[in-house]
Amino acid sequence: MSKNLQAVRGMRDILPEQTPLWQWMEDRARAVLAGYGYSEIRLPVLEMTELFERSIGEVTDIVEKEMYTFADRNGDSLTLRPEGTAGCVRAGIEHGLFYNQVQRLWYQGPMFRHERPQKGRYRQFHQIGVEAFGLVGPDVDVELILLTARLWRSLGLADLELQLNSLGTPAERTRYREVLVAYLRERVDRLDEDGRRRLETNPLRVLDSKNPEMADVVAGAPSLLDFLEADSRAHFTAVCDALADAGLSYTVNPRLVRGLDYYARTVFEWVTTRLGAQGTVCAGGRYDGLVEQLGGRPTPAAGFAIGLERLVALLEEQGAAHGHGAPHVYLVALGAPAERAGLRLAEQLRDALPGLRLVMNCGGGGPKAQFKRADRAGARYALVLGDGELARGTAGLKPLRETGEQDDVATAVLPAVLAARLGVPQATGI
RNA sequence: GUGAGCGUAGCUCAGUUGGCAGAGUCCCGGAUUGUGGAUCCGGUUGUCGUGGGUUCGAGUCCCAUCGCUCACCCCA
Repeated sequence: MSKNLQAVRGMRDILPEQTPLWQWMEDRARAVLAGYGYSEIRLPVLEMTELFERSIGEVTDIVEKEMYTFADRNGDSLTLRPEGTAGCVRAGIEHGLFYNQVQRLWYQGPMFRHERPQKGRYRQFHQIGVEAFGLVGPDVDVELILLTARLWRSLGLADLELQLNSLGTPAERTRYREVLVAYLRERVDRLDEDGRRRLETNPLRVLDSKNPEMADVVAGAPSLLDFLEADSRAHFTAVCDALADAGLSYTVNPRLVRGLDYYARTVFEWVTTRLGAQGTVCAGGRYDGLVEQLGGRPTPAAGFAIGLERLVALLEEQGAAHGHGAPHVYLVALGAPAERAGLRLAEQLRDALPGLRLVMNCGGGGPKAQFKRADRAGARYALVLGDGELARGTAGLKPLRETGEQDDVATAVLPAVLAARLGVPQATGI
């Protein structure tokens, strides 16, 4: 119970009990991504601080107060990545991946933000990020959304709600912002404290207020969608139509605003009500200006990120359970000679049966203790080696998960017997 | 950064107006000397988050502090 050593605040251990569910989820995601032709890219966790200042936006909460930033030994200012898009764009520019090319990329890994931890929000958290570069049209926006929908289906998640909005181009948004700010200033006496602060810092967020007393002000505010010009409007309509064609239901949420400055036009979120206050499981959108903003050639782009802790929490909440693959065989070795012979036999069996999961008893102990361990390990069979078996050149094979007697099996035919009983293939060749 | 709730065994938790630190579970052993699960019997495990105060006496009351959780905020 000593408090001397414990994990840093907001950083969690994922324990062996939980890793099967994570691995299953990651496997499903990999399969879906492969099905759409996306390739994995592996990126550093550490980047130059300037990268995030220039991409996420200098006046965002993330950059202003949530980054893990420190001086390297040579004086460079480095930052643990708070999100993945910036690093992905940096890598693409650096390696010429965007030069007249279409790139469909994904990555996975830890992100770091110094926020107050709560349910679904940690200081180290994990994302799967997916980015598509070089495609201007609404078709790729739709592809990304269909990809996420397929992943939810693959994971057995049914009740996520898709919310959709268009932020327009930066120019359209600027014009809207001016009108919105004027509207809000006229009603500043009806704004709460947060609303007044946001009026200065991020006026679009005023519309996101949860305060019911501001509901009428919010409801009467001009809508960003009315400020889209023909191109943006056509883009958004095309996205909506294609989603309808695909049979995906969605809600247009005019108040949906991203926290990162680089988004433009299509933005979307997958939301659940089952995870408390942090209900956004996946969010993304189009960010056509970012590559150029970071020094690359103008390159249209769109992408999204999935919060894996939240996804796992949702899977757990819906009762998804995944155990580790229990051992096929637990080798019970009684006495020093049997322990030595058992180690050799275990290696021979692993050679002969590549898919075999065999746990060798370690730490000695009597038969009672060893069988107890075999049972607790979840093994299907106990393989028993003692003086009698050694003398006969056999091993005892006892089923632990079904009724049946212990068989005395000659070690020479043990691989074939195990292969048949367990349904695992024998090694070929050699 | 703001607010609320909670810190007792590895885990889940009781603990009375202040009076010997508890249960279940887990683990170990035995009943059954080379055979697991079910049952029965026995056993190990504590800086009661930490520091101070009040008191003859504090897990319990007071103050401070640290941690965790949830919510605000923000966001995946």
